[in-house]
Amino acid sequence: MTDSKKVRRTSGKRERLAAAAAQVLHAQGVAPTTLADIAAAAEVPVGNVYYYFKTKDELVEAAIDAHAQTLRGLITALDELPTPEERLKALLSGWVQQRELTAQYGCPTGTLASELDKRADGLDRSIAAVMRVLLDWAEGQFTQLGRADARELAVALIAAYQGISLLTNTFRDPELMATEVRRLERWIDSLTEGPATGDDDARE
Amino acid sequence: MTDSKKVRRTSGKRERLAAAAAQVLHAQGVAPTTLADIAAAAEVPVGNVYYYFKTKDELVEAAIDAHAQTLRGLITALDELPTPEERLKALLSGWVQQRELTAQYGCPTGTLASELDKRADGLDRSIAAVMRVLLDWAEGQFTQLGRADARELAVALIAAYQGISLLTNTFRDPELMATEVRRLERWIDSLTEGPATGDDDARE
Amino acid sequence: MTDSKKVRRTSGKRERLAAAAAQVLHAQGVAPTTLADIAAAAEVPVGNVYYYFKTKDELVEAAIDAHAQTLRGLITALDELPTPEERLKALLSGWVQQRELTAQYGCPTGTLASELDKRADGLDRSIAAVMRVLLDWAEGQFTQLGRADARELAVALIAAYQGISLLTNTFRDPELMATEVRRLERWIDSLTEGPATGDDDARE
Amino acid sequence: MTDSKKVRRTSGKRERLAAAAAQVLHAQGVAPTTLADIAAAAEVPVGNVYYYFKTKDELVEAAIDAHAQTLRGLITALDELPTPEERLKALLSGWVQQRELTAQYGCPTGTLASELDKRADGLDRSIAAVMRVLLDWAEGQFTQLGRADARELAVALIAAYQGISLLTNTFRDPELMATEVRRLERWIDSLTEGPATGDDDARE
DNA sequence: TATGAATGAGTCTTCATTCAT
DNA sequence: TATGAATGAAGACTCATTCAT
Repeated sequence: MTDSKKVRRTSGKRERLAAAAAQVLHAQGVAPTTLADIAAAAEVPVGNVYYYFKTKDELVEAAIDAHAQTLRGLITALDELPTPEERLKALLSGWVQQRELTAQYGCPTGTLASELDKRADGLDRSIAAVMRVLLDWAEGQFTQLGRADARELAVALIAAYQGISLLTNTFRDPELMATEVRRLERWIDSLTEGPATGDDDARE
Repeated sequence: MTDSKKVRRTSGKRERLAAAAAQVLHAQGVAPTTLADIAAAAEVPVGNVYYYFKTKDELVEAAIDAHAQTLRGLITALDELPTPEERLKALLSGWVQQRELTAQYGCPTGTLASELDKRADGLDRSIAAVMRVLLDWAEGQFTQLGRADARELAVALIAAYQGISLLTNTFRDPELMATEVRRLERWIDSLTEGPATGDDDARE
Repeated sequence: MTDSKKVRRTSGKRERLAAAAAQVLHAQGVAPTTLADIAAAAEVPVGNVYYYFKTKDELVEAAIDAHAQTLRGLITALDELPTPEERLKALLSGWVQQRELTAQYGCPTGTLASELDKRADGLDRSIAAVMRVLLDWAEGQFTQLGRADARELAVALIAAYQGISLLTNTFRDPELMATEVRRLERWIDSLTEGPATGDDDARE
Repeated sequence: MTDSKKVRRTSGKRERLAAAAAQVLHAQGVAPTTLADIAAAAEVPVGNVYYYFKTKDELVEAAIDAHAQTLRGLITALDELPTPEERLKALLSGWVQQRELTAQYGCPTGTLASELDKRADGLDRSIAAVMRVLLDWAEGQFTQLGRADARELAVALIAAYQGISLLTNTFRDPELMATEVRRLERWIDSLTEGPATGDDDARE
């Protein structure tokens, strides 16, 4: 009884739809994606989608949440590592590992942000919140590295990632990501090396 | 005849449509923009649009061309400057000047690329070509600075711009652009200061 | 068994649904009302509705029956009164008392009739039957008043009520009902006053 | 040229649609009528309807306007007659002539009002305005008959019409209209006969 | 060239009804 | 009996594209 109830609850069609939405919206973009596309990907009849989500926008919101969830999982995993350097390096490493997917569809958060930023219906704020989570986490790492300009560095790092994701996608060249990440690794090293010197930025 | 042709040509409706397309597509995105939107912005009757452009995609292409044109103009202007440092700095300065617009709609090339990259109909290649022009030009500057890793640096620079444009847009905060550009200026300075070393990255 | 049956029967979900249907259909109209609306009003899960009513139309039928029931109750109460004049006056008085509700939603029977008359699925006959009950009762009263034209007078009276209900509703003005009812009272008085005089109708 | 332009303008598809809407909405009711129904009745492709009317509600509004137009035409014709008595009698006569149609679908204005009164989107106000035109005209006639209670009489007259239309429709019996109208004629006669007395209402 | 009008395929959304448990 | 979930057939509305003039 309780079991069947649990099963039902865990049947997770809602989750399946959200996951499908996240995947399809990443691959095709928000506007060109039809509800039928998402329903098909989730193997759910179109009409049934509306039992779980009242509008297409709610599904998009769910997809954003799914990305947020993924991000939180990533951050949790990173936080297992002992030092901020290692954590940042692990983040970079993840980017490289995803380079093929990025070459195909770009960064899920970034492309979503790019498209939704043109709207003013709340979805733009939702994706911004996701982006901010990553930004805040990065800032935390730089702070732990003793940098007073942690926010600025975090912005630079995430911007670098978003930008190289875009170029990687635009030129369909995963190696762009690999090369840029190597550069970013050296940059992070440079921040932690020398005693007071640290940042090339601080050199002046 | 040639005269009337010239008159027609200079009636410039085609150009007006392309310019309107460039503007509206930047502001609203490709998919959500209707032909009627563009026609209205250009003050041209909808039916008439098809005399100049056979399909919506052709209009998008024209908008891309318009952006390319703008970019070529920018590059031509930059090339007037005597040194690569100055040219790069002037480029950065332009980015800062546009920060309000960027906060509203993002980088025209970048957002277009982000949206079109999901398609495989040729438009994705067109926008990539525009991006490449900028990249090549930046590479040229770094080469003139004597950098062997000019391509990599160019990619890093343009990625930084695309990324910060995205964040500026996502957070609707023009100051993100200003701060990041200051950082990039210091970075460029650092590349030209030291004797043969040049790159902070190369320091290891 | 009979007991549990009784219990079930007296659980009164069916009645609750019929009552909710009567109320909601009066307030919103038949076509715009969804089964979910009625189920919600009755605090019954949607799926469960179909245990009691095979189709939406059956629920509408039940709502009509509920109105018929109410009408029969009214008539029973009126019939307690000693004279036809008093009974008719009491009927009018009831109309005035309901004028606020009428201003909001019109006469329950009338609006239902108006909407269902456009259909030919039996529901139109059901609501006609309800209307006929009232008409027959009124005819009875006029007959008791010794009027040979009782049917005609009954039709006139009920028509007057239906019409003023419609106007009261259309103009959202309960006072229209009050004024017209006063006029009808005088009219009824005139029917019973002088011997041959009374009504303009009787004049011939 | 001007001719073809005129033809186009007078092609009157908009009018055809409005007329079709008026007819079909009268026959079927607002909610159950689909745009396709109206389009078919007007012999216009469905998609084309939206060139003339942005929403279904606008079409309903147009249908209301069409009824208003008809009403204005009727009033204009009535006003040709020399005396208020004749004008009112002519109005009644028109009702009788339409009794078959009324038996089928009810009064166009009344059924529309009944259905739209349940909504609060402006359409309810539109149909109320139409009803008011008729009411005001009737009031004018009674005023010309020297009645101080002209408004009340007008309300009574129109209510009587709306009510008998409803009953005529409900019982599918055109004779109800004929009989009631005869009664109303006698009533009007009674208002104008006697010296100052006239009305049964005024008798008290 | 210019333009209002026409067309139809496609998309979101609703809802009565059914089903599995 | 009870109920959450499922289903599919509409229906309103949009829009790129075409047509007639």
